[in-house]
Amino acid sequence: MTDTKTIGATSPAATRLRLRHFSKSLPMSLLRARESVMRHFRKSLREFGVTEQQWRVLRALSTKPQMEVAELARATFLLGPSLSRILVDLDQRGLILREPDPADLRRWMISLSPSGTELIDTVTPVSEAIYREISQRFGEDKLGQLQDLLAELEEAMAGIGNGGPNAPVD
Amino acid sequence: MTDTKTIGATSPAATRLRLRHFSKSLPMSLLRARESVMRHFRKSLREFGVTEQQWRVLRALSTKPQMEVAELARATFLLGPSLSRILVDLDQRGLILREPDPADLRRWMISLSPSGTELIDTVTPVSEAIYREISQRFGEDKLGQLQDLLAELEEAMAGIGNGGPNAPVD
DNA sequence: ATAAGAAATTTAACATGTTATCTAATTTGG
DNA sequence: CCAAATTAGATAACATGTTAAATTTCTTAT
Repeated sequence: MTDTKTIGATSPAATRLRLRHFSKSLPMSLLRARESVMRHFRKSLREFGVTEQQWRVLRALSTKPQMEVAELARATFLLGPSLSRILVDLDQRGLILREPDPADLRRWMISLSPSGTELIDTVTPVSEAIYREISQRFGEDKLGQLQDLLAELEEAMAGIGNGGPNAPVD
Repeated sequence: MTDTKTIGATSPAATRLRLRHFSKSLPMSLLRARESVMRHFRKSLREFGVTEQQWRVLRALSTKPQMEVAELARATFLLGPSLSRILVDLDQRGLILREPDPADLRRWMISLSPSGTELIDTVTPVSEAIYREISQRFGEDKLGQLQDLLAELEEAMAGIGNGGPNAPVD
């Protein structure tokens, strides 16, 4: 009932007008778009007992016989500490193998274990189906355009500051 | 020296070929693009003692005299628990005010405090400058295209499953 | 009016993001 | 050959993401 409109005048209108429309900022748009897509994947991954990040690791490993930790970090876009924890977990669950590199004892060679491979084979078809539906609903052409723009954006951003934590992947 | 080619045949080549090129998956592209942009903002935000998410909250608050928590969650795309913690922190630092809604004691009305407004006024010009440089380097036209595609993607995704945690914001 | 149900927010618990620091192993310069 | 600088990876510490459960308050049907 009581109209509270007269209070809350702490920040002047001038300040507000300077602000770009919030939900239209680029980082927010990217975040929301990603979430709208990931929501569909996360649900199915959860049923298989893997998180999004764990799946990224397993999937990256499925493209090569074995990888170093640093290589894996670049490929999955995970930071060292996150990856380190994830590798411990995946190792304990028997989904990966960690062998020391005899040439350099600081390095580990990571590879999929048989059961890790089995998991990949089980989950992949489901993931692909989801991806196909997304691609179909959004449109293959638009998807291509979007991918191109995102790559160009990344490239443009790389030029501004320095390299950053995770260097270009491909 | 023993040729290990015969082992490790758990996952046939067929499995590997089924996998889409990893770094080209849509979620990864979106994640990397966002990171490439956020890297520049995070650095400057840090100097002002606010995290990316805290800044999202303050910035959202700067667009209205006061907001409810749920409204703020939608606007900032933060989940309840994260927002709840952030509000406690911002309150303790005196950057926001929390007044109970007399009409419904479950609700809080959140607003910027004077010092919160002051912080906004200090940081905003810096943020805007960064945004301008990004926009200029990437190209205004491409930025517009990208924003459009991202919005369309979100819309398309909303149609697949259910609503999800954070409903459409605008 | 009152108990069951719904709603807004918080708390809890665990995983990841992020930065800084640490350890162990390797490389390099003298 | 040895000490300093580098490098790969792991740990630490704190903030957020994510889901589930708890709390408090409101709403509604009886």
